[in-house]
Amino acid sequence: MPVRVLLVDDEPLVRAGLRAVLEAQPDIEVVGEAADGAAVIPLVRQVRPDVVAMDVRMPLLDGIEATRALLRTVADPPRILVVTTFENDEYVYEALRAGADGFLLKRARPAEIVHAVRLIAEGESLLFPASVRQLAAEYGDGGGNRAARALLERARLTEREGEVLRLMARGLSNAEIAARLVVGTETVKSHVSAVLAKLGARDRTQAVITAYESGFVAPG
Amino acid sequence: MPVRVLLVDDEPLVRAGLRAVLEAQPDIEVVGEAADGAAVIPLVRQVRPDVVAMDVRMPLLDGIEATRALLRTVADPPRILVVTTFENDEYVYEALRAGADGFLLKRARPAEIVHAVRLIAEGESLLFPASVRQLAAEYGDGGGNRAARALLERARLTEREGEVLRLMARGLSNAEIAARLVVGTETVKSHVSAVLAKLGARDRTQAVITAYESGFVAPG
DNA sequence: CCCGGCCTCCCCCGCACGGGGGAGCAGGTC
DNA sequence: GACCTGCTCCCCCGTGCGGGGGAGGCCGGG
Repeated sequence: MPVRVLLVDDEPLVRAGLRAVLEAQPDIEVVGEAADGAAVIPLVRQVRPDVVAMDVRMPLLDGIEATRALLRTVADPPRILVVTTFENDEYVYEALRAGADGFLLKRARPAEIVHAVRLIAEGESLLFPASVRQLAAEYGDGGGNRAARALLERARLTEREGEVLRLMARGLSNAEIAARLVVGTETVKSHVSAVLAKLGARDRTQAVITAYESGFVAPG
Repeated sequence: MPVRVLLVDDEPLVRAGLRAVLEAQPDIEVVGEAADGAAVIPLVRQVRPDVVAMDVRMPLLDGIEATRALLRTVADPPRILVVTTFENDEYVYEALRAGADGFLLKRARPAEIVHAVRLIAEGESLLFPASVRQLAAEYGDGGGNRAARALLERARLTEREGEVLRLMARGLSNAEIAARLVVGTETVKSHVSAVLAKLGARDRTQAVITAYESGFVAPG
């Protein structure tokens, strides 16, 4: 169900950045990384991404050639989001002509990047960065607690249950949570049980792990 | 005690990448970010970083001018690590002449980046990328479980205790851990108790939280 | 109006968890 | 030899945790 993304860029730093930005979203999953265009095709066959975030300028095989090769040789190819540093990069237009579905500037804000991936995954095209900014502006916040809200919605946690999960993820016992929320411990137990059931967790430790893994709470 | 790092780069993606790579280390802390050279000086005064990781090519005020300004106007200035895309960038040598302490290629592997920051923080200089690679080669692995080792050393967890903590952080019960490690449940309980004591955790949930917060295990 | 969701609280019950001991054994160090 | 550390396993014991029920009050929508 989550959007599966493959990152292709020769700079590990850019890959790490994209990964950090995208993995913070519970509905986006980074399923692989490649450092150059040549490695893309076998990797796509293997991990079957929905979206490939591809740099244009790469050694061995650049983004344009990789895009062409991908669309030519892979059945049911993923959608391709071209990533570039420069606003007016003739390479980008080459890539788009080769079949890429949109492009994204590396200096885009995280919320824009996330939005671009989601849109591309949904079949939309992003041919002009202006449209990216415009659409991303709808979100307003920097993506801070969007992940949290998404988890609430996906697991259909109620507000109270989300509150309890957050306190669990800070290491509080049921009694401490009860004191904090000014309710009885039995009430907390009810909420905790509901959280465990909805998250498919066996105990509070597993629930907290899920909270971290989903980005519902973030380390640091 | 941790190395305090300020990130200066016009691309949010690169900042996010550096942050992801550096924050994974328990002894490195990213204390701030700036998008251009003009914002650096007040920020340095405010957050007092040990190291500034600075892009050379930036709008408004580039890395060279920012370096000069920093060394000229700030008392007890931080050490400056210049970050660049290109191997032979005359701007870099300008920056080094301006007083920067070393430079780093953006395409460096995470382990190299981390190592560069540590060395710079210790007062070493990194003037040639070859030396970076050479020194980084000592580490061997890609930086993957270095954070884990650091936690082991800091909390003085034994190897076995670290193994148990890792399994706890995957949601396993004592019995499941015992089965996995092919030992008795009583043995696991001993290790778990030792882990809790050394981490200052009251229960396994708090221990797992510490594991996530310290980077001993990473989400995703 | 009544239904359903949410929050609140209650009961009983079993067990895994964690604390506090102790102990044997291998591997090193002094 | 004595000594320490790490790994292994054992005992007892209290309790916090989680499962399975049930129940009342509140509110908003059909």
